[in-house]
Amino acid sequence: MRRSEIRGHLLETALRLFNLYGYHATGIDLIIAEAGVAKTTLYRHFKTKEDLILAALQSRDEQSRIEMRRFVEERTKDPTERLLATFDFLEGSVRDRQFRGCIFLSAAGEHKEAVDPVFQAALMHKRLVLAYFEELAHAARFTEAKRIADTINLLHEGATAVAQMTRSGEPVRQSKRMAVALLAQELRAPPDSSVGNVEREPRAQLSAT
Amino acid sequence: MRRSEIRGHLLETALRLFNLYGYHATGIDLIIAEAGVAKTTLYRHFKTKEDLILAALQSRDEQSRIEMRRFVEERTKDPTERLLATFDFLEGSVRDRQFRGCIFLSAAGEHKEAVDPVFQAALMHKRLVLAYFEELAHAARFTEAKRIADTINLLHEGATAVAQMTRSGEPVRQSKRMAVALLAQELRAPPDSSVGNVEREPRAQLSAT
DNA sequence: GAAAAACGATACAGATCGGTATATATCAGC
DNA sequence: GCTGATATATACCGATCTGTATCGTTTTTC
Repeated sequence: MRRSEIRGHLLETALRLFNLYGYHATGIDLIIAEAGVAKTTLYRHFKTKEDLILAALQSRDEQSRIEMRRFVEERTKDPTERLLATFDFLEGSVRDRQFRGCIFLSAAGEHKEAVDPVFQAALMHKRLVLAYFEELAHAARFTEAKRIADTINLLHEGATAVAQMTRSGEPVRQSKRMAVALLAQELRAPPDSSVGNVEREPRAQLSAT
Repeated sequence: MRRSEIRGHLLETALRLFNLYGYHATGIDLIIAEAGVAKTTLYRHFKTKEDLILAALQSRDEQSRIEMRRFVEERTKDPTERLLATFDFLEGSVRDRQFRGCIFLSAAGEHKEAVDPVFQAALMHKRLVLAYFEELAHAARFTEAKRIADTINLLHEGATAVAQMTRSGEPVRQSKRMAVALLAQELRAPPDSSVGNVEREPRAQLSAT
């Protein structure tokens, strides 16, 4: 292996192990053994284990968002369809044999204090993904792009969490169906369409206290 | 403290610390220090740390499901409204200053192998909660109670995951609004209502590939 | 091709981990 | 009130943790 590749190889190895065993349970010794690298080498590239975690998360953050963008953009040009295509991308991740839940949510789950740099890094990833949803919702000309994005995000997170336990792609497909219904509903009756409109068919009696 | 209370006190202390710092990061020494108990005492009640974790999860599982049932049943007698009331119960948990995400999902996130007893315990909790949703959906006479329950569950999990990062109750309220819309839709147009019906208003053009 | 930098291997430091051993004190039940 | 069970306090075990130090070797760079 060329020396210029060592850093990236360490990040890949660390990410694989963090995903499989978690952050605290994955020791430095295991990482260097799996990477086939000396301990001094690892500590030349990363000052501490936390630094390694942060670099790994940042690397995966960029990589996964780039992959999602590419996947979605190759699938269709229609922004609304692109919002739905994000679920297909997610399903690909979830169906991976190595899927063990969202590594960012897990990272936040092992570093729970809001000021912890690892928590912050995970939070940043979630914000950037949400921003992408909002960008798509905006391009799709939804009047409430932020709300649409929040909803898509909620469905993504729900599907990922359920899939972490059930180890199945089905939750993702189900949340996509919900997204389909939601977006269809929004296209049919945008939230500002009642301005100057007659009353629509009354909703079923359900209090939303 | 009476000796008969020690075990319960240890479980409470352990749960509080697991929730705040995670399972691996919470050491035995911290637990006994916070509980004000000798190490030998802890190990008289629990064979290993894993045993303590399992007992803590099982305790919280029963307690939280009992609390949810009571909360929901005191709120309303209508089963559909009860499905919605589960979100209000969830919002109470999430708005707690000590909320750090679902302790069962976190437990699964730190014990990822499907055969790990801790993972199994977390999975069991999720199944039991889902079964309760299904029970409510069944009582509400939804024709596809299982699907309704899955959907409610998806919304719960999504709201919890998002709230773990944003530390806000808003995701729960948003997912409740989605649940309201969903259940209203199901009441208005149950999935088998098209049998012998004329075509309904065509859906907006959205492929659900 | 020489100097500088990065590598591997190993040993080790100091702290912390889960868990045990021992000896003494306290409580509960008959 | 005696007895057995359970508590406390403390010391300790071996393993493992993150991180460093040493040193000989390889690779990059000028």
